[in-house]
Amino acid sequence: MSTRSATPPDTASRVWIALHEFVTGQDRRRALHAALDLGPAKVELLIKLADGPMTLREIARAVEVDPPAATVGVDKLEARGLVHRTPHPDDNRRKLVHLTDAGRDAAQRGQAILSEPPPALTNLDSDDLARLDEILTRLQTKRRPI
Amino acid sequence: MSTRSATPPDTASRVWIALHEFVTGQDRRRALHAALDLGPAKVELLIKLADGPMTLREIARAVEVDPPAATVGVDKLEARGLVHRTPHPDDNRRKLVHLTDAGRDAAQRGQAILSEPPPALTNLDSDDLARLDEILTRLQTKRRPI
DNA sequence: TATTGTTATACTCTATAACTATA
DNA sequence: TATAGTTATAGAGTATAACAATA
Repeated sequence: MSTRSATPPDTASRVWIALHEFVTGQDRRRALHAALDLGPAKVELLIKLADGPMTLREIARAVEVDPPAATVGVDKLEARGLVHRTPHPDDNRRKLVHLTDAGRDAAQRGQAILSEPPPALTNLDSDDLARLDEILTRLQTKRRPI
Repeated sequence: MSTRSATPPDTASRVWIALHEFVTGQDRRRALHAALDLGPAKVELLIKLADGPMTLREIARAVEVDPPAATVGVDKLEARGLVHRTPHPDDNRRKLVHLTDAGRDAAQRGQAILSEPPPALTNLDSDDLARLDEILTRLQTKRRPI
C-alpha cells in the first residue's frame, strides 16, 4: 500500500495503459474473419483443441462460456467439418471434441495470424527487444495463477 | 522476407505472444459489468465522449461499428441517462452526443477500472518498470498511425 | 444528388431454465 | 441424487437494406 498521497498516474499505471493500448490496438479480428470466416472465440477454441481433445465441460471453462453456449459453438464447428465428437472412453455421459484435419489446418492458420508480431515491435532495436523479452519472462513468473 | 529457413519463433514473435497473453489475460469485463452494468464497447464510448461531444457518425467510426449500431447503442445510453443528444450548430442533419453528469461519472469509474495496473506489473522491480516504460515510449513512436 | 440519422429486419453469440441420459 | 450434454427460449449486439430529413 502506497504511503505517498496524491501520486499522479504512477509508472505502473502509465506502463499498463500503454501496454493495453498497444495490444488492443492490434486488432486481428478482421484478418481472422477474412482468412477463416470464424470469430475470435472459435479460433481460440480451435487453437486450444490443438493440444488435445476436450470434453464440452472443459471447453466451456476454457472459453469462459456456459455449457449450452459450448454445445452450440461446437455444433457450428462440427457443421463446418472442423471438429468431431467421440464418446469418452471412461464415462458415457461425456463426449470428447477433437479437431479434424481441416480443423487442425484452420487452428494453425489462426495461430499464425495471431502470433504475427506487429511492425512496431519488429522495428524495435534488438537491444530493446531483448530487454523486453527478459522483462516479460520475469513478469510471467510474477503472475498469479488463474 | 526472411531468407533464413525454418527459423524457430524469433524474439519478436515470442515477445508479441507474451505481451498479448499478458494483456488479454487481464479481463476487466466482469469488473466493468459489476461496477457499471455496461459492456466494454459502451464504456469505451463513454470514455471517448469524455474528450468532448461527437456526432453519431464519428461515434460509429470511433467504436468501429455501423451507423445503425451507433444509433442503437446511444439510444441505450440515453435511456439510462448517461448521454444526451443536441442538434449540431452547423448542420441540422447531424446530432451531437454529450455526456451527462452521470455519464461523466460512469466514464471516470470505468477508466479507473481499466487503468488499474495488474499486480504482476506493480510487483516488478522498479528498474524493470522504468526500462519497460522507456521501451514502450519508443514503441509508440514507431507505431504507424491508424 | 449526397449525407446524416433512423427504422425494420435478421443473424450471431450467449445466458437461464428445463429436459435426457448416464453415473 | 448428481453430473454431462442438450434443447428451448430470450436477450444483447451488430449487420444490411430501406427510409426521412437536410444539405
